[in-house]
Amino acid sequence: MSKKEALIDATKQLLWEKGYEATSPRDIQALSATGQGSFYHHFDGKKDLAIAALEEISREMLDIMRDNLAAKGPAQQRLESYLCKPRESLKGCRVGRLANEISMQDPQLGQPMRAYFEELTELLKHAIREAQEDGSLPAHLDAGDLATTLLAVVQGGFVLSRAQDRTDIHQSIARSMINLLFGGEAR
Amino acid sequence: MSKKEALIDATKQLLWEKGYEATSPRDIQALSATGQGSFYHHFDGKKDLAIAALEEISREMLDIMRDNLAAKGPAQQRLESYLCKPRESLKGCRVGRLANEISMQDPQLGQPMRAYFEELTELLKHAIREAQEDGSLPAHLDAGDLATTLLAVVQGGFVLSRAQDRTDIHQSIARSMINLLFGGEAR
DNA sequence: GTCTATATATTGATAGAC
DNA sequence: GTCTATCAATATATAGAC
Repeated sequence: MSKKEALIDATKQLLWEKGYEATSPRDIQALSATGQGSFYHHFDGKKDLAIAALEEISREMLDIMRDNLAAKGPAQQRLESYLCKPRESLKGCRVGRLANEISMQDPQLGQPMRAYFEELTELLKHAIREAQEDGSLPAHLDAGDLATTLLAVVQGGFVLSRAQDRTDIHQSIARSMINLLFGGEAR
Repeated sequence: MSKKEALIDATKQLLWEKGYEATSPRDIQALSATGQGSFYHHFDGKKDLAIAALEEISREMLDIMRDNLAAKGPAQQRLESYLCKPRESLKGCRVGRLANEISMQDPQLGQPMRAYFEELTELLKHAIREAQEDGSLPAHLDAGDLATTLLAVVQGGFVLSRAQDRTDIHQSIARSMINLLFGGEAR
């Protein structure tokens, strides 16, 4: 693995563990076993490296999400699987975790984040429309609103997990949402 | 206003605007027009002051939430009002905004945050149970799970608002959730 | 209680050798 | 491309006068 890759890998890890502000160039160099030279040879500075790292994170996550949400099989099952996906709740979402530190504060750093959530919303919206077409979801629901809501409920689950130091939040949420979406009075 | 109060007020503001890591003692002193002396006379340091500020924030927010959720009137209306409450979405939740910076990292700082979400969950749970008793919500839903879900959807709304730089997220979410909870096929 | 001056460690970046 | 040495600015805290 090249030093450049090592720097990006270490940054990906530290952005997840500590966030942007709390991660220093020296932290990154220590974790990746590189010197100042490699750092500033390959990147303009901390921000530039963070952008590269966040872009990789976003790509990796979207690949996983696409595999799930755009797979074959019943749309209802894919949506339930999205809600029930195993998550490292206490560590937070690798992307959303950074929303309060960056985003609007810095348009460049915010761009990969915006792109991630926009594409994820689209994936969810398509699956929702499929579920409406095959009758497993009511047609009167707005697919865009519902996609945003599913995303929000998962992101909020990360926030609450960390805020309350609880590992069961996402399970509660998944049960509740699946019940509201697919469960009838009968269930 | 005493210097001590001024310090806490400034900290409350900066924690909301910039978060914990990005707020320095000097920032706080500048905003509150105080010197080093006042800062370290009244507080042990940055963390101690942040705890005091977060406790005040939590109290203020809970007072507002109690006024809404534990008010008289139909429970359904109170729950809808919680979802539709005007929010400064782009600034993030004054409490939840800090979940990724502190919480488990520091038990002391995390305590006011944990307390905030625990009490808010209870308030929501009670309102949900009332709605189930008067028939406006189905009895088969788990009130605890649903309370967590409502909280999560609002917290996630803040995350997405900032991540995508959009002001309409909470409205989409509120429409969607109210539809799922109270709207029948007819609506 | 409040202020100014000072101290130490860390941050983010640069310089220059190899 | 990579390393070590160094730097200016800032973060956080202490000292001591008033």
